[in-house]
Amino acid sequence: MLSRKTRYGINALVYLTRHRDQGPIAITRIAEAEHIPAKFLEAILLELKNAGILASRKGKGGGYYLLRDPEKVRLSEIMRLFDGPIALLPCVTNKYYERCEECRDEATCGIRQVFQEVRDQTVRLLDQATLQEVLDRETRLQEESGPSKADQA
Amino acid sequence: MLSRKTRYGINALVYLTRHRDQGPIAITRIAEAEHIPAKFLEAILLELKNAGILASRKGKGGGYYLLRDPEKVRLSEIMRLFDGPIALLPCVTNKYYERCEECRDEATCGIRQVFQEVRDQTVRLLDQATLQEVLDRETRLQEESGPSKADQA
DNA sequence: CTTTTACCCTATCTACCAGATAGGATTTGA
DNA sequence: TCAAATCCTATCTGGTAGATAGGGTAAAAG
Repeated sequence: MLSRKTRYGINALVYLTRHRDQGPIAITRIAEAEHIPAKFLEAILLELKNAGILASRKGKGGGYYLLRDPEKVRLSEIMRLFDGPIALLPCVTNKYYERCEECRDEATCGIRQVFQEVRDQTVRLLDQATLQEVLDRETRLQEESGPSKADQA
Repeated sequence: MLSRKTRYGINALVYLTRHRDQGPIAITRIAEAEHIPAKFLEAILLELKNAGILASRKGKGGGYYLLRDPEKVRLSEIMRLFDGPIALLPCVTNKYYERCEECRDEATCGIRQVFQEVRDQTVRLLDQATLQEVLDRETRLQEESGPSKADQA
């Protein structure tokens, strides 16, 4: 399972993407809109800023805004930032590789091969999932489900 | 990441599958062969027994052995047993479903859709991965890498 | 029927960390 | 100068992963 931190982080980023024509957005506004404890969110946004994904402005009218192009920010990156490796075994990660102590021969480990495939599939999907892509999906989903009420007029 | 418990559990199960023609196998033997703390392994095997996957015999010559057909034991099942849900968000699990508090409208949530796909792919692979399948992979991998030394004679 | 072997079961410990809060320092705009 | 907002460090709390201790119970050997 994703940590709360990652979940909150992703939700906040999508929110910032959705409203990125409105200038800096205050922590409290995001916190209320997305139901996230404000103080906790503060720490999360700070981390995203230090990672070069967000930027901020202090003082009145200040807040956070997206620094990078929303097509360039992938969910895989956010997850790694907060939760570390995406793979389920240390021996199948690319970015955080570590040997399994209990494993004798990596090259012929059937378990490893399975989890290598799981890892590859997962990373592929999470690399495709940029902030922009998530927004686009939202729009598409609304067009599919919304019309039943809205378009009947 | 998988918990140690799950990793140890899977390794022990594969070991038991590999030697399932040898009758009951003692905890200590598995522990030594797979580099697992014996006392910890004890608890793990007990849990696998209570789950109906293993059976045991006490006394001299006793130990654990596979109760179910190795083609019927899937890694997905072991993972759920020890680590709970496989999905990364509570709102995309089938067996442990729970609403995301921060999520407003599940039907149009782009984040959810992404993680639904991740979950489906992962479960598909882990359902295919039975104990027998893991053993078969081992064999195939050995045939691919081993011959360079063994077959050159 | 006693000894040995090995599983069964509960309790406990330690370290760590996720999730969250407190409170003040600093910057900015009106 | 005041108010709004981020910045930053410290701290708390509960839960839990990983592991160990130790005695209870069943089975087999002789």
